[in-house]
Amino acid sequence: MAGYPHDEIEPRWQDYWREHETFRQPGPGDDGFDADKPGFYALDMFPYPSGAGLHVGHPEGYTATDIVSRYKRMQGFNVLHPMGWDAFGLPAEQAAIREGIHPRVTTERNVETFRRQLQRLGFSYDWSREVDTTDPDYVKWTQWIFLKLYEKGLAYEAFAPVNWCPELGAVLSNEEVVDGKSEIGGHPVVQVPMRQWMLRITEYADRLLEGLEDLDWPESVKAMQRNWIGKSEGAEVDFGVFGYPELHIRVFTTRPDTLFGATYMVLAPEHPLVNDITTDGQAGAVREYVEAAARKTERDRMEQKAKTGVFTGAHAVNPVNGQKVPVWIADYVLAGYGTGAIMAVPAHDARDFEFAQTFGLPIRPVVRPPAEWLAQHAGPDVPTETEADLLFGEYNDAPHHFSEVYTGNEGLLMNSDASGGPVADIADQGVRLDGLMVPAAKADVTAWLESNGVGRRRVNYKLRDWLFSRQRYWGEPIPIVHTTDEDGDVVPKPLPPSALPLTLPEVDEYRPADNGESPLANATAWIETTDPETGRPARRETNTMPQWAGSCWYYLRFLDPDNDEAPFDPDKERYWMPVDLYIGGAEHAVLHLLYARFWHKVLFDAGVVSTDEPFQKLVNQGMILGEVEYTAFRRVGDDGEPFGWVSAEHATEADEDDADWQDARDGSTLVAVPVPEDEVTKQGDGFVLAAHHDVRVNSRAHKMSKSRGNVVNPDDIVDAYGADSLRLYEMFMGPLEQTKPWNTRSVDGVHRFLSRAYRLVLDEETGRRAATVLDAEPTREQQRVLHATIQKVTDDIEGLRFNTAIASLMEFVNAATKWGHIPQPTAEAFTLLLSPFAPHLAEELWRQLGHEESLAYAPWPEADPELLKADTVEIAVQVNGKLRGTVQVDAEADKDAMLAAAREEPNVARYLEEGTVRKEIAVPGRLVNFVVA
RNA sequence: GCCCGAGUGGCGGAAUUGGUAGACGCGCACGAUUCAGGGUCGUGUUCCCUUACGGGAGUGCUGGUUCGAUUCCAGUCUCGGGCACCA
Repeated sequence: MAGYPHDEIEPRWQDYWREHETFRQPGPGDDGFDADKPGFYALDMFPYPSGAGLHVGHPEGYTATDIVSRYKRMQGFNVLHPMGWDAFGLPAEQAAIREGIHPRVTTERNVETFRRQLQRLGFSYDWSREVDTTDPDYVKWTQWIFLKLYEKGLAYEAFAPVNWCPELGAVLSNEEVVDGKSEIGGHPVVQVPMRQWMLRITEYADRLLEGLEDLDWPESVKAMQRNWIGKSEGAEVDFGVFGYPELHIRVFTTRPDTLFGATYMVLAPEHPLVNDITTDGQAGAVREYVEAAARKTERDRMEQKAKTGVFTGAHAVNPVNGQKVPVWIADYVLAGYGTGAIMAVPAHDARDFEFAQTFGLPIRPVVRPPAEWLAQHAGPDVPTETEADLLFGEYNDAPHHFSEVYTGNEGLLMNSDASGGPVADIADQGVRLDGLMVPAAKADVTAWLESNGVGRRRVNYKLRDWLFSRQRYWGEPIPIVHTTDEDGDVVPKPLPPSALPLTLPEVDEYRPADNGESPLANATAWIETTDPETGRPARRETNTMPQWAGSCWYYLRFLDPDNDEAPFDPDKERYWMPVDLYIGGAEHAVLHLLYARFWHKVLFDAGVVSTDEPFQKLVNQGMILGEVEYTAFRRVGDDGEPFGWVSAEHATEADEDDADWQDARDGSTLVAVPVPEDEVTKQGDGFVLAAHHDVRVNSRAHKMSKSRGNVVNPDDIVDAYGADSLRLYEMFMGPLEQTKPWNTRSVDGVHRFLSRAYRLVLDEETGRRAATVLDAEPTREQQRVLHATIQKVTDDIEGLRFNTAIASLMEFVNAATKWGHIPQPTAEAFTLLLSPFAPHLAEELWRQLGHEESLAYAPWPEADPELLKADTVEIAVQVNGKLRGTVQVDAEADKDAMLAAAREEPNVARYLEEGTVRKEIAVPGRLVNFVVA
């Protein structure tokens, strides 16, 4: 690529930065640390070094933090800007199983590639802080934190059903299972009970929820975390079991106010009471249903549309009114949530309603819906013009005639009065809710339940404890041994900190044992050990930690990566934390960020860190899609050859990965064919074939993927255009957070801009300062343009609006090119403004402008408000809100002067003559509007 | 179904507090330089009418508030993302 010699400039400055350790950033206690400067911590989500190498998505977020880091340094901050590797993980282990290569070898090779690729992009990382989660010096402290968790009772062993994937030979976390299949590879997953380590994240549910409030995070991420934690407030209610005075069925409900509407109960098929209460007559049907439910995969359960269930023959007793209600089992009730049992209120819950309809169970409304709701949801059988009372009567008698059941909170309670006397089995008076609003009824009935010992206020969470062990080799060993106590019982015992790190043994076989146990189970010599404290024989834990472990605290290790006395020095932690800016992909919105917050709060409680939350500001960079593709559809003949065209609106996807298409009208098979851009033309909302205007084509950018063949390799872009062009293009594409399609032609555009900037300052032939750079004072106009640029670029970097910052740099170059020359001080200021975005080129310009030192710590230019002012401004003149002309006025002109100037404008005058001016509006510096009638 | 986010030229996008819609870039057209191609430079480029001056329409759609709405309000459609029998 012609333009300017980026291939010569860029490696030269990368060498300079490395040789001069330009970006080495000392912290408190280190040589050369300047304690007078404020600290700024700019963090990237560190990558998993995959074998595929860097893709163009990585440099997007990395460039953003790099721009901010370089800018902050020039603003006089100490900037912590590190990079490292999240290097444990499944792909390296699978390669080991396939090819017998040690995962460490694969990992090191991949890290080499990633490091080389990142270094070519000119990021200002302090590489002396590089961390690798698989490094024993790092693992040591990951294990140390695990011991802290264990000490505080937050790590425990349990037999838990796990997602066992025979194909991968691994147990997967719930998050790694999608639709009953493994997220990686899409292999089937079955449930098997296995001994596991769990972390008690549920104990921190409330704090994880509340902590979100003050964070400067995208609302969507906060919403996802709240949703994941899934806090719901309600009550636990104990129902008696008819004929079994010693048993009760405990349910969780968020609507205790509707207790009088409970007309049946449902237990999950796995509920422990199922066998105890099922009557002989129903035993066969129940057993059959329970077995069928057990055989169903998660996927089957999700895919089934209709509600299924079976009657147990037993009845429960509603504690508020002593009413007998039938007890069913059904798989729409989840064993793992709440108590695994529900009271069903079909009149006010859509799921219960559907079930009641299917099995003919009674429906008893207990909340009177608002009149407006009744009118809106009256079904075809109900005349909507009926008065509210009649409509309500209809709802009361036949709720199924309405389009849905009333689940809202706005209604008034009814049919809920047991105040006439004591309720069966309960000595106290009954409760009366009639006429109350829903929230008041909730409070009253909960108080009644509590005072009668049959229920209590209760908060429930969707969040479950964190399954923290994996049956894999390539992970941190869990620093626990199983030994015997005085009584000869097998007990887990933590290793003393002095025994850390516990490193992985060398093994011959990376495949897990057939029973699903970790490959470590085969490393007999490693497993058999002694309790370092008592000397008794002990066996090591064979499970390893999940990949999330290392990424839960890496941002803390960056503070002090070489410390072998502690995970990090507390002074350093207090200076740098919390992270001021954290940028990464939205795919980590929940898990990584929730797990890291959890660990951080545990460390905070342990006095290890000084802040309650680790990441003050979070930004998700948007995904970069492949280039836009145009697709047309053809029929397929009997001979398999495509023929004819089918307009895109008739094509529907026959499966999920848009490989197969069919005609929505007759179901015939279609084939999607790519169409070059110059064979389509815009028509209406979409595109059509240029040759056949009645054939619409799809136009869409797709996610980059190997199979689609639309992956852009950053190395190729750097080869052709240089790192500065890649950085600039990725920032210029659009807002950082937005998903946007790649377009290689546009890289030309930013490359041309950099070439123009080069020629503005340097002589193309010699690469030295150009003769047009003058040792002269800038003119007032030149000052105005420069300072407007300073102002804009500064504001935009602060707001992470890099696309518009670059646009204003382009405007500056356009203006300066027209001047025909540029004063030295103006060229210098521009160079500094450019430097966070295109650091290599900027360093070169700076050097040629006569500076010996790197510009990395040169002070950032400041906009002078005085110089921003223009002498005259152009204002718009409207008549009745329509633009009729523009006039130049003095920048300080008052309203009268503006109005006077506006009336002079000939075209405006023409319109003013057509009627009487009723009103005159003048906004200083902006516009004038005459209202004429 | 529920919760977020977004709809602006041929394309990516801009308009930060309600004040000249389309900055900047891509693409395209014309011109200059050049043997030619490429590169570079210049001019133009929302659509329609007009030689021009100028006029009309226009920010997914339908209404509303306002002197004035891409921006605020109500409703609606489409697309993207997340969650999904969580009682």
